[in-house]
Amino acid sequence: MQPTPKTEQELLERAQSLAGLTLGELADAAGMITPPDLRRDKGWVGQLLEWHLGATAGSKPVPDFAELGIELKTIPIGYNGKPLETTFVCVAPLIGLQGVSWENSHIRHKLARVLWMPVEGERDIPLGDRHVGSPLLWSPSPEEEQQLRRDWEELMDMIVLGQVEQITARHGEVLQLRPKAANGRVLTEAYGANGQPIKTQPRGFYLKTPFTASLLERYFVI
DNA sequence: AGCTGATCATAA
DNA sequence: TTATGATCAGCT
Repeated sequence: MQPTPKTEQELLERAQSLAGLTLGELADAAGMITPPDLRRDKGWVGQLLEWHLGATAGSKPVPDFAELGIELKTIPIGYNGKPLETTFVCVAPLIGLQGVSWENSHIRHKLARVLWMPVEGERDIPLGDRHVGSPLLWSPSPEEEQQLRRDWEELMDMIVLGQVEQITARHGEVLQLRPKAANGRVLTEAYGANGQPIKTQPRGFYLKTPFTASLLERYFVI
């Protein structure tokens, strides 16, 4: 792995130096084998970029660049320049919710400062030929944070009321709740409709594509 | 064609 | 089991 950047500026410069390179070139430099596709290696692009940028966290529950408080997100971009996929943020807490507020929530801290790395994501481009784009170091604007907070509060209200199984991906304007697990048989504890414990599939918070599209656009327009 | 619900790999 | 990294793929 590359040395860990000591400053935000150093990290951004390192990220900018990757722009225009292909995943195949980056894999060679890292001594990694480029998989034929991402079906069995969904996190491969993210891990490749972590290596090049010197991210430290691994699978620990701290930011990728803990000392800088920065989270790294790769985002697949289509021919139209817009994100092809929603962006996973973090697992949603389903129990132990006393005292949890937007201000002290895991998701707010995760999104406080994010280094977005756009990567060509169309499936008809061979994985090794896909190019890395220009990075964006982002923090939510006041408007973006209000949107996120509203959605988060709506979803968390339903979870607290034992309605987690009534939540669909259509809830929320910019933030959605969807399954996040190895498969449908994985269960975790949550509140039932009468306050009793139930077992349900783990859920994660995801940013909807129009939201990430607009934050990327906001950057390129400035 | 886009979206929602489901899924894959790996580490601690 | 929970966290990390996300994309797949069937349905509308």
